[in-house]
Amino acid sequence: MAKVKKAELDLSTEEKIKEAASIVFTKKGYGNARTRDIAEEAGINLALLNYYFRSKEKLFQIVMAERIEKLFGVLAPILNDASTTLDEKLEKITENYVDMLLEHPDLPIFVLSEIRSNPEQLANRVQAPKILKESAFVKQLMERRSDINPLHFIINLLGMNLFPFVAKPVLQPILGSEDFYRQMMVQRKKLIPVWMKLMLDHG
Amino acid sequence: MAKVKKAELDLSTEEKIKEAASIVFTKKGYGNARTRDIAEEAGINLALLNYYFRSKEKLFQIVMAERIEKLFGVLAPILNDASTTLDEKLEKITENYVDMLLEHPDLPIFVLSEIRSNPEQLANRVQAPKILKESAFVKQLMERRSDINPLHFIINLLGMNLFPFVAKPVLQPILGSEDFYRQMMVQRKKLIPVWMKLMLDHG
DNA sequence: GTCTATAGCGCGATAGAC
DNA sequence: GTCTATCGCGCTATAGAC
Repeated sequence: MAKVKKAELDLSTEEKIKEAASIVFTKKGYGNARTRDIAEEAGINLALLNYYFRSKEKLFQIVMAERIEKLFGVLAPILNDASTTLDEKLEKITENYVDMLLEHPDLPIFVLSEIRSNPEQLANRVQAPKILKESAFVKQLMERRSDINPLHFIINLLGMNLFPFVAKPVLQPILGSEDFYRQMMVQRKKLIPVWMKLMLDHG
Repeated sequence: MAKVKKAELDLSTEEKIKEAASIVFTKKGYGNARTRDIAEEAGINLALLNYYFRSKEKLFQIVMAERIEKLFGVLAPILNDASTTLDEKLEKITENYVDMLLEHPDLPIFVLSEIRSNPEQLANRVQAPKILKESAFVKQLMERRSDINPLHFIINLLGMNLFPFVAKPVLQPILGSEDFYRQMMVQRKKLIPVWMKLMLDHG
């Protein structure tokens, strides 16, 4: 149930390398990451990295696909669930994001900045527009407020959830302690759905 | 008044290099940027870069300070202006940000991701908490709604403004054309202040 | 499969002519 | 000030022993 401290201990070598690569790439970005760092983090030799994966680039592709899935994969199931209300969806998305991002704060900025410098990463995954338009979420949204552009609403929802983590490097020093930062993010779990409902029910 | 197409043409060599460095660093990040790229962009030789600036690192520090100022410098004067109302401040901040970011879309993600991998960049600039707390903006905010945490409000305001640009690499392909993306950002100039006022007047 | 040793090359930086 | 040419390091990737 709860994760073990360092779960890598009894993983296969290949898994250990992927885990390590995920950590190092996410922290430093592709350009600043060194394959030596990854090997060290994985507790193996540099040569093994090239034995299992052909190159730094190829290893990165694999890690990147997983990170994109972790960041955005959570959305589709919730948006398409016809059995929950719109309000419940807002609460669920927010709770999932805040909890996940408190554990992986630099996931969003990693994914977004790497996609920027290498946009092809995303190319295959763009069935998004259709899926989105036909989702239960957008249907419920249009039903409640046909005059609201669903795209603006989704941008705002994602912004509310992701931005405080994207901006953590600048917010954290302003807020002071790590603890206070966490405390504010936890508060937002309740506040974000309230704010989003405001946009639905007024204006 | 309006900027010239390529204003670098009659700049000093030092200025040309700074301009070029700003472009290349902002586009690729420190790790992926090559001093050779910068020299080429500036139309000069690689050796000249090291003649004017001691190193890639030093050149980066200078560029970074300018970029941080461009991204956040616009805030302080507006927040501290006691002669404008709270609503006017919201409108002014939004208009300034959207206009500026439409011209420099990858400024936020550059600044935020570079600060993450090198937090000392920011260290000297953290007189922010005090300035913020004593600003006309926060005073007006507390006067209107003493039960709202100003920090959450500011996070939301910045999120509304900056996030769509931070997420441009993923939003743009979803939205389709560059033109449609721009069109939505222009719409937000009017919408963001409305949404922010909602949070003030309800909930 | 895992290691040591090293090839091969791109990078930042510099020497030195003009 | 500006150039060409080159040094030397650190990186990715590979050869080859075990």
